[in-house]
Amino acid sequence: MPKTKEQFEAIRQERKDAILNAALYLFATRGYDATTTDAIAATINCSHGLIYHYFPTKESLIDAVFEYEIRPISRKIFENVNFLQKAKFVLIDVMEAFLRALKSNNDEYVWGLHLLLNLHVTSLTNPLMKQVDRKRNVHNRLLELIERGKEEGDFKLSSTKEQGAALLALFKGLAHNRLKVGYKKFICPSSDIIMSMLLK
Amino acid sequence: MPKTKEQFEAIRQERKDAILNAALYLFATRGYDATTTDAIAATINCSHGLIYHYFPTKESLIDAVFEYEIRPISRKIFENVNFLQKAKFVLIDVMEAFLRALKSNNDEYVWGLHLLLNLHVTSLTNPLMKQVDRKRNVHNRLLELIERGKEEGDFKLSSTKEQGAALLALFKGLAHNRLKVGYKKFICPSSDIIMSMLLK
Amino acid sequence: MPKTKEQFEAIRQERKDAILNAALYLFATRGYDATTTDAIAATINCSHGLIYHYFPTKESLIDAVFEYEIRPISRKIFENVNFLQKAKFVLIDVMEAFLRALKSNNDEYVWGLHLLLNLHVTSLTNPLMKQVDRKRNVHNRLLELIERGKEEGDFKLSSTKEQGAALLALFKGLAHNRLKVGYKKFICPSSDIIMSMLLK
Amino acid sequence: MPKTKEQFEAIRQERKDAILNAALYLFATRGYDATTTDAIAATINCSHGLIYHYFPTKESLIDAVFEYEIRPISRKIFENVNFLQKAKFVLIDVMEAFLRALKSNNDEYVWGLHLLLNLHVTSLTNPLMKQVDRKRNVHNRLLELIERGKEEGDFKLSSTKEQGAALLALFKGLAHNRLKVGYKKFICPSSDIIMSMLLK
DNA sequence: GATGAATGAGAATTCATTCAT
DNA sequence: TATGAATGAATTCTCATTCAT
Repeated sequence: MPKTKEQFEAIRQERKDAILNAALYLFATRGYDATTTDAIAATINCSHGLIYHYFPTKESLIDAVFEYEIRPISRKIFENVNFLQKAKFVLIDVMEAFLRALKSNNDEYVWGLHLLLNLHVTSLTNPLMKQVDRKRNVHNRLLELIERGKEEGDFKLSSTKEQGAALLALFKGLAHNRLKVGYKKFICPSSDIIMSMLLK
Repeated sequence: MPKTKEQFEAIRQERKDAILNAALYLFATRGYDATTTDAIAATINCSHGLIYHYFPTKESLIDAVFEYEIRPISRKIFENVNFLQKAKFVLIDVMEAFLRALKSNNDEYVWGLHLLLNLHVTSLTNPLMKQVDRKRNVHNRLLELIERGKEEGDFKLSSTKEQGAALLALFKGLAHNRLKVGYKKFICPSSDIIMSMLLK
Repeated sequence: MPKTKEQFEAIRQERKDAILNAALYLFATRGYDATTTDAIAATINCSHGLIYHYFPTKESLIDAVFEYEIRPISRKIFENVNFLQKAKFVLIDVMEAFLRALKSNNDEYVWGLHLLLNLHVTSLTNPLMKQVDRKRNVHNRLLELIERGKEEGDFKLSSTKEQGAALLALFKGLAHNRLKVGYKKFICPSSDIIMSMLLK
Repeated sequence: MPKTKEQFEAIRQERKDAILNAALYLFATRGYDATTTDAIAATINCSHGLIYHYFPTKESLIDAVFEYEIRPISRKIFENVNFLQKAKFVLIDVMEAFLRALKSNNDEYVWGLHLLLNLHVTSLTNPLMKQVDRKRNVHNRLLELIERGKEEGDFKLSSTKEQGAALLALFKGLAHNRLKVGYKKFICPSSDIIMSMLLK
């Protein structure tokens, strides 16, 4: 009984997803250089040959990780946030979505956030860098919100850029801590503490 | 008649320093795995053999980088700070020393700070990790200061641990940004912005 | 559809055998230190990478050579010998099996015997030494036979240990000569000459 | 007070001797390949540079070891032996000189004997091999003695070549054992046992 | 679609040798 | 005479990638 086209396609998708997931995990926890294709294969119990069946090179793997794992994650942070509220509340919502993700035991999420914010650390010179600029989106969105918050009279009038830089740096550092110390030991600052950098 | 012991020792010191400096730079900018001994050698125009003349292994190099480059740097941050002041002012002094270092074009400094705070990112599983706990010192010192600031009535009464975590995460992220974007493009938040996470 | 497990296993066995055989030859004729993995690879026309596909390190190779090449050879010497005869005849049988092996043009055999008896020469300090004590078996068996021969009244009553030492030293030296001068030039003493060290 | 020519020459000799002695020891115990010039230098507490001051290459060192250490040793074995006696007694004298040397705690002697008889094992392919033929002298002298012993009616009429081969193989094996197990554990067969291979 | 044998460029490390002083 | 810094060829080992089945 040969499989139908659909069945084949389903298998393909499942396998690709498994590979991407394993790659996300390993890249996030070990770094790109220290992750071997064999390690990825071992993680999902397949031959390393299979990886090359789906992805032409190791580099293309990290591209795909960004495209199919990390980008969706970063999108989710902004999903379900009501942007029609005052900027202050939008920012709180976004921040809490982010903190909630970090505090959760959903590691996949954390790996993605960490890679999103810190990949350039892992390998500052590599092709991976090209990906990193996607982070801009997050950055720019933050800046806009801060600007709006000022117009709305809620935020301090310090330099928007500096506030944005501080905020993003803080997120970055938190994602990193979460990854390093794990779900249980992670100490997560309340959004109050962080928001006080902005709020009057 | 050979060179005197002193002459040899001078040469040794100079060379070791040069190697350590190149290693600091490359480890900080490329990561440990992506840095080859050949690259280090090329940076200071010597053969890779010479590196092994002074350091038995690549791993021992990063140990030495911590010992002789990074530790002194982290010490300097706390040097010249008058710890007899109120905690609030101590913290401001420390923070500004740190921010000044980041804003300066003294890259060596920045590499060290970045490695100090972020090395574990590069490789979360590796032997290097053992070094990282030296950072604890910084962390603990921060916590003590925050505690004291509360007793002195200057700081908000939020969780000390959370405040400390936020502070350290922020520093980490900043060091990383500075390294990534370089001296000129680096946006450095004022200590005011950061301190507002703590001050009443 | 990939090859079947059996097919893969067959390939593996064949390759491993080829590698071990080449290693045996080269270790025996050149010594362990002077044998490069490249030389082994060249001998069987494969890449050095393949050797590491099958054996994790060069050292593990010599372990395997002992296990799969040399031990079987040393076993064969004692095989087909009727141990129920008088010790004198047992010893003659063993000795002649050994001498026959040396006189044969079966080099593989000779390499093994030489390594078995002389590997420690190659490197008196190295890990390889651990293997060598397997030779003890041969030694102890010889001692038992000599003892029995005395009880049976056939052997001189000199020190058993000295007789055994002489016998083993002689074997060792012969294996070495055979390896060095090759099949055609090898001068092999008759078992008569050797046995006269023992027989009344 | 500048040293006289003689004094300089004395220093030179002393140093060369020290180097050769250390080299003899290390080559004998570790093998040629596994012996580094640094190890030789460390053994006599000098810089490795000094070794190159006296000997142009490592290879020339082993040449010198043969010339100045090993050859004299092999000569001594035959010294003080009265060749005017019957061959049988000459052979006994030679053999006992040899066995005495092995049984003594004069390691230097043993290293030399071992290298003399076994160097080719250490490195069967190397330039060292050219040296080995010096052993021929010993071999030929043995053959002559055996021949004479037959003429004098003392020795069995087996093949002289085989008897010589057995004798030399035995010596070789013994020298090796002595080196391996050391002065205290060495089991040395009496000349009686060995001579019984030859004597009627 | 899936496997794993095979390759070889490249990385870490060793060590004989050179040379300025 | 003596030292040890410096070099680079050679060696062990890793790992991304190819390919026949």
